[in-house]
Amino acid sequence: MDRPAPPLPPTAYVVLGMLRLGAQSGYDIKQAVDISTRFFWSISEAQLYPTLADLEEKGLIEGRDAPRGKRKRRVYEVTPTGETALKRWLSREEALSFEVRDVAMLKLFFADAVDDDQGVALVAQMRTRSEATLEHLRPQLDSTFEETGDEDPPRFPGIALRLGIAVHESIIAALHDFEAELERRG
Amino acid sequence: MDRPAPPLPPTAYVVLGMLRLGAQSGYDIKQAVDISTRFFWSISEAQLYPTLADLEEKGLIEGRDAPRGKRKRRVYEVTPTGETALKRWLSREEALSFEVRDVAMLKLFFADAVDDDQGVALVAQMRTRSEATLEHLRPQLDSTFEETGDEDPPRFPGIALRLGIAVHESIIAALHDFEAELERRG
DNA sequence: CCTAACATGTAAACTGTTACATGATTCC
DNA sequence: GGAATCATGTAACAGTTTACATGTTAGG
Repeated sequence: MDRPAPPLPPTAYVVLGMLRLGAQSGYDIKQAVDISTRFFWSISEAQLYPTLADLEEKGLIEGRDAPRGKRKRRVYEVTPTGETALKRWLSREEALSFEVRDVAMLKLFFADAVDDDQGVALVAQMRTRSEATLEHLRPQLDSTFEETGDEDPPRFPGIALRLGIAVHESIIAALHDFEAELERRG
Repeated sequence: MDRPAPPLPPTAYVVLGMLRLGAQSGYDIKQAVDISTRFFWSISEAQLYPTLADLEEKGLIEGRDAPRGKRKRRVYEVTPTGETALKRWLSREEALSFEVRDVAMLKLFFADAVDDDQGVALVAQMRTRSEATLEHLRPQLDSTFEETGDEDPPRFPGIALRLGIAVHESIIAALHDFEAELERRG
């Protein structure tokens, strides 16, 4: 009587996916997330380590202690069950939730309550923010991303990266227009 | 000894801001949020009504019962204190947090684990999703947005709207390129 | 010697959602 | 008569963050 296993939270698939891409320890996963998926899915340590324990308990990953010197360390591998679970999730037809929480957009939306130059300042701040994001993303276009060895390097992380870059470029362009437009009136 | 009041959560400013733009009841605010700010800041009823109670208790808004027939209803106004709080928030210099939670991007990032045509399907699904969003946003460009009466119509909601449209247009364009690129290889 | 990076974890608190509950009114 | 909309709310839960806690190792 296999009751259908309750679906895992997206965060669990991030862990599974990162291990599959070559990350070994929880620390590795955290590093990888912080330079890549964090722009559309962030994870904190307080989530990560319990998730690893949970996935191991469920048999989707297998861990073993692999200390470096006296520094404790635990490395994991994705089990066949875990591989299947990841693929099933990737293939599953479902609505794909997309949520944004952006305080800057909120302030922009309500900016009629304050002076126009405050609105201009806000737009400028948003532009700077996207420029900073681009400075994180652009250099990664070059980096080889070849954790798996080399035989069949993953291509989709690069696609996700390029999408992120395109979005922030368009944000910058639009904000640039708004700045001009608002200053014309001021 | 006015201890500096603990800062309100962004959701509280949405409520304050929407009332200022002409919403009267909690229900009004919910409607307004669902067609506008929800694309960068959503609110559920379970958050909204307690927030209204909290803001009233703090003196930032003032409510009175205004039933329609036998259907109970409570309307609110922003007090001078509330107005000040909103303006102070809008003018405050601070880091503006920006977070995205997008399951589609996650699947895209890890799509090397499945067949290429699954990746293509995912890209198509994401494109459809942004197209649907545009269908919500574009019509609002025309709508007059004149809740305050007419004397001085708010302009920034329109700017926020145009930014959202620009972003989704660029997403669609980028995804379109990826589809072509992936099919060339398949 | 000291700082940054490596490495893992827990407890408490907080935020936010889902599902539920209730009832009136309008429009077809 | 029934569905959609108007209108307000609560309880339980899920997910996430912050702050704390601890110790090692490499490099300047």
